[in-house]
Amino acid sequence: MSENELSKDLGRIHTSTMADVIELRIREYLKKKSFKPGDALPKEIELAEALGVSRNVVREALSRLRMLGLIETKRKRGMILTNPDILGTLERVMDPLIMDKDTLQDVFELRLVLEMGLADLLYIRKTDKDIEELEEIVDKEVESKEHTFRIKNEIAFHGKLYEISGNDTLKRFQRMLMPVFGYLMSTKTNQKSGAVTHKDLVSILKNGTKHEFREGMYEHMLPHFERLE
Amino acid sequence: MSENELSKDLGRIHTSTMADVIELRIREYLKKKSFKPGDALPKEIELAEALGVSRNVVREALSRLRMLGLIETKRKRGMILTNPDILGTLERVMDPLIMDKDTLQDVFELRLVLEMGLADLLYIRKTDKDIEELEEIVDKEVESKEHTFRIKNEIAFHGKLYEISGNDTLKRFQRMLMPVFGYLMSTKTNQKSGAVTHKDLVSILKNGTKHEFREGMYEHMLPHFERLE
DNA sequence: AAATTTTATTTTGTTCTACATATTTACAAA
DNA sequence: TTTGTAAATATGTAGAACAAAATAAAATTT
Repeated sequence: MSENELSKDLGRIHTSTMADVIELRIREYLKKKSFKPGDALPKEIELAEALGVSRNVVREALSRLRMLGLIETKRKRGMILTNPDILGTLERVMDPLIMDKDTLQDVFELRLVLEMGLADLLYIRKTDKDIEELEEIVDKEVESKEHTFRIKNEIAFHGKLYEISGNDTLKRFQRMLMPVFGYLMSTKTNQKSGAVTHKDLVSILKNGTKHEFREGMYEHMLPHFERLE
Repeated sequence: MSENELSKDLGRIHTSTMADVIELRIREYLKKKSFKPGDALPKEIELAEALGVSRNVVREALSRLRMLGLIETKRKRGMILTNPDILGTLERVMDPLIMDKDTLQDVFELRLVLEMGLADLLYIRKTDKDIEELEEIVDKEVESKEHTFRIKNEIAFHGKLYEISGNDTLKRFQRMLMPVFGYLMSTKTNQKSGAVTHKDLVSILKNGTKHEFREGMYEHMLPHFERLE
C-alpha cells in the first residue's frame, strides 16, 4: 500500500470532466442572474454554443440539475428553474453499506443531537391526540418481546416524536437516518436500552416539563452516549 | 393561478425520462448485487446493451451518480463504486433564494433543534483550548457594534461550537444551514437577541453544567423560539 | 366573428457514428 | 530489474439525425 501512501502525500490530481465544469458554470450562471423558480433557462443548443461544448455535454450537466430538482424541462417549452427537493439526493446516498466509517459515526451522533434537541418543538406543538397515539404505541410494547417487533416499535415511537415536531423536513431527515442507526446497532454487541423507557417519556411529555423530558431522553439514550468519547 | 390549484389537486403526472429510469435501475442493481466501494462496474456499452438504451442515456445516468460521488471513472479502467460525499449534493441546492417557504421554515427550525441538541457532544469533547478560543471570540464582540461585524462574529461563535462537537458532518451541515438562517433573519423585522449572551454561554460551558448550558442556549435563542407556533 | 380543426414549427428526448484521449497491458530493450 | 515503446481498450466529446410532444399559426367550419 506504499502506492496509496504516495498518492496521499502528493495529493491526487483531479481532472474534472467537461460535464463537471459545465454543471458548475450553469449553476453559477443561474445564481449570478438570480434566476427564480419559474424562470425559463436558455435552450440546450444556446447553452452548448455559448459554452463552446457539444449539446451532449450540456445535457449531462442538465441531467444532474434535473436530478437535484433544480430544473424541470418540458418538450417544447424549454426548461424552468424549480424549487429543489433538498433531501431528494440525500436519500440516494444515505446507505450505510457504502458510507465510510467516519461519516457513519457522524450520522449516528447527528441522530442523537436531533433527538436531544427535539424537546422544544415538541412542547410547542404537541396535542392531546398526539399523546394518545404515543400511548397506543407504548401500550403495544409490553405485549411482545420479539426482536423484530421491538425494532418496529422503536421506529414507530421515535418516528411519531418527529411527526409531532410538525417539521416535514426534519421527519424525512430522520427517516433517512434510521437505516444508518439501525445498521450500527446491529453491528454493536451491547444493545441494552436506557433506564428511562418509552412509556416514561410519554408520561413526561404528557405531564412533565420540557426540562424533565430532555433529561429523560438523555437517560433513554444513555447507552449510546456512553459509547462516545 | 387556478391552473396551479388544479394541477395540485389532481396530482402532477410524472412522465419520467429514460435517464431517470436508468439511473434508478443502476442504483438498484448496485444495491441488489451489494456492490462495495472499490468494486468495478460494467462498461458503459455493456450497461447500454443490457438495459436496451443508447450509450448516451446511460452516460446521463452515470453522470448523476458521478455527481453524487457514488462512482468514479477512470479512462480505461472503467468505473468503480466509491464512498459518496453525502452532503455534497445538499450544498448544491441549499440556496434560500430558490427554496420554497415551507422548507425554508423547516430548515430554520432544524438549526434550532441542532443547536439545542448540541450540549451533550460539547460536554463530552470540549477542551481547555476550545474554551480559550471561544473566549477570544466573545472578547472581540464588545469592541465593535457594527452590523456586518456582529454577523461575522455570530457565525464565528456558533461555528466554533460545532467545531467543538468534533463531528465534521455536523459542522459542514451547519455551515450549509447558515445562509438560510441568515436570509430569514434579514427578512424579519424583530432581530433582538436573547437575554443570555455569547459571553454567558462560554462562561457556562467553562464552569457550569450541561443542563445549565441547555437552558442558557434556549434563553439565547428565545426570540427565535417565541416566533414559532 | 368565434370556435374548431389542421398544419407547421420548435425544443427536448433518444440513437448512432466517429474520433480523441488517457491508461492499462504486453512486450522489447537497456 | 528497470525503462521505454507499441497495441489495445474504455471513457470523453462531438456532430448529425430523427422521434415525440407541445405550442403557435393557419385554415376551416359553424
